[in-house]
Amino acid sequence: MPDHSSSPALSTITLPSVLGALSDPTRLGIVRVLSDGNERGWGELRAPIAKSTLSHHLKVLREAGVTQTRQEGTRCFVTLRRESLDARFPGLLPALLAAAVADHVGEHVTERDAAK
Amino acid sequence: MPDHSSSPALSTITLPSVLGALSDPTRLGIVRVLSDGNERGWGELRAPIAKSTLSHHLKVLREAGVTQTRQEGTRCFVTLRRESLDARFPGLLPALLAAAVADHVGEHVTERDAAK
DNA sequence: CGTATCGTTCGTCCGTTGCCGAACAAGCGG
DNA sequence: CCGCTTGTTCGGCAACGGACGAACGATACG
Repeated sequence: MPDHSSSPALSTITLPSVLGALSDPTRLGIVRVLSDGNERGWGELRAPIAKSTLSHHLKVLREAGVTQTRQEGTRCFVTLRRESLDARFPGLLPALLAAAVADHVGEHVTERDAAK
Repeated sequence: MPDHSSSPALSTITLPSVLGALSDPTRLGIVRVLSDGNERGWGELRAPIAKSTLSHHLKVLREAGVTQTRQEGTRCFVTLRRESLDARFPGLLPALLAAAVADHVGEHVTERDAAK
């Protein structure tokens, strides 16, 4: 399971790429789920899309520096890079997250248990 | 010069459309120029693109509810809808603007005088 | 070992978007 | 009334991006 180390350094994170990553509803939804700071397993993420597509979205987020991925055996765990993002673009992530919640964007992405 | 009244109502402004509008460097640059709250004439905006393209960008911003356009005779004037945006998505615009400035995004859009 | 599981990669399809030049519509000025 | 200026619209092109299924590599497990 190659290529998981492509989390860019703080200084190489750019606004266009971050904005591009967060401009997609599904990816915004993923970030919403991760927004409490806790780690999530790949398989815990639920979205009505093919797994190859989900993998693609996770890759975009990772390469934009929005998330970080840790690998353990054959499965991997995703984390939001809150501090890094906030250091680079103060206030952006919280505002974006709040706006997403207020506007019901990304609600189609949930966790496995789906406590509803 | 038809169709200038398409500034959407506050409640119809959606995050995806706003984010989509602001995900383009040129449009972000336009918003940067307008960010002081002052009105600008169409012709005052300078960007290295064809005027039809500029018109297109202005239309996207207007329809997303990011800007407002006033028409006077044969020319029109553009304003940022700061209050509306901030009412709908608190903190989003300032954070986005600050991030754009910090990351030198949209600097290819300037004003006519180009006081440099 | 053989097989199941997990996540990535590949190739393809198709709708969207940025960009342009040309044509057009509308007010202004001689 | 004619032409100039101003901004919009149209048609077309090329690039991008999301979506999918299939195939693959890697690890876990019986």
